[in-house]
Amino acid sequence: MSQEPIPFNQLKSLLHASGRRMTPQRVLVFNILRGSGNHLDAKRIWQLAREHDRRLNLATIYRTLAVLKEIGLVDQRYFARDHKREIYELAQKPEHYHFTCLGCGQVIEFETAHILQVGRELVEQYGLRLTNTCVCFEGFCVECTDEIVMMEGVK
Amino acid sequence: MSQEPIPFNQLKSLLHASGRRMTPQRVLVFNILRGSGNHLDAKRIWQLAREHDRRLNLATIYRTLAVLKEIGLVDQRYFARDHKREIYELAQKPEHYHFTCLGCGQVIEFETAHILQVGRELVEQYGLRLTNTCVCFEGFCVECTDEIVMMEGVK
DNA sequence: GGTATTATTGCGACACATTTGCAATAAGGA
DNA sequence: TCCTTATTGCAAATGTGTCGCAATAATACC
Repeated sequence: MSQEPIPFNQLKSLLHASGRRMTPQRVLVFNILRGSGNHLDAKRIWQLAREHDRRLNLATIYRTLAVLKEIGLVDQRYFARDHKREIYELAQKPEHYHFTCLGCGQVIEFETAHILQVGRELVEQYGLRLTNTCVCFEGFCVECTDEIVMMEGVK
Repeated sequence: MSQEPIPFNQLKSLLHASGRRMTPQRVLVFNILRGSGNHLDAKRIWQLAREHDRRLNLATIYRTLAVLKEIGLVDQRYFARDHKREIYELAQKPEHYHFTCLGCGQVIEFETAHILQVGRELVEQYGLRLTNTCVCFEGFCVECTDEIVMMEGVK
């Protein structure tokens, strides 16, 4: 029962610390991101949220996500598949990146030190101040690659 | 006068090789990308193109860019500033990446081997087949960083 | 060079994610 | 409990990019 009060209080204190209010809508969206897997877009979050609150408006989802992003609880990404749709996930270390399979659509997370290294180069070699990095990859996962090879064999 | 017939003929042969036609609109868009700097979005290309052909339609720009991308003459990117807008530039080696300054808006190109290295890791360690990579950085350039520091000193 | 075929264009309408203005509502400090 | 004002729901607006279709024009063929 007292398994996860930390993130909840964290949400409350971060909201209040920035002069914002804790609302049922914000709690709901936050909990959806914590519970229902990751990598959700606004509309999907809206669908899930409406199961608890039928009145909840999509605009509120967007505004809530913007707030959660601003207080650092949520990261907003773009996946290779289509860059016009924003994807949200809980902000969590460790730093990781995403690969989207064009065959089955699955998103594979992986870690690498190389991206941070690029950031370091930008700072050290060019004197730039880096505030944000967007990296994503797309291609075919092992299974889908095999499938393609098989189909080509059939031809 | 006969300074640059190569890319022009290249355009023609690549179009014809793929069963497409050479049209004034396509030549115009291609020349704009070759001449008027790089990193243009569709609307900007349209504005520049209309100075030569007032009838030219934005939809034609999009279709032309898709064709140029398909035959490999143009790369389509996303810059950190906003991922909803497609940016186009001539396809050209060497491989390079982009940093957008949030202060002055300038885009700085740079090279690094680390991104290709990540691609190699994906292939070797995870068995993934990589077809596309999107990488972009944002932050503040040297000048804008200095300016911010100065302003904070004033406070 | 003239003609037929069909890729391409211009145009308007559409699609879709995200944003915004505004009046009504509800957090939360006093 | 009341007051202030941040937040919400709603509808309308934005902004890029796409699509269907009839008119046009580039190319292949004679």
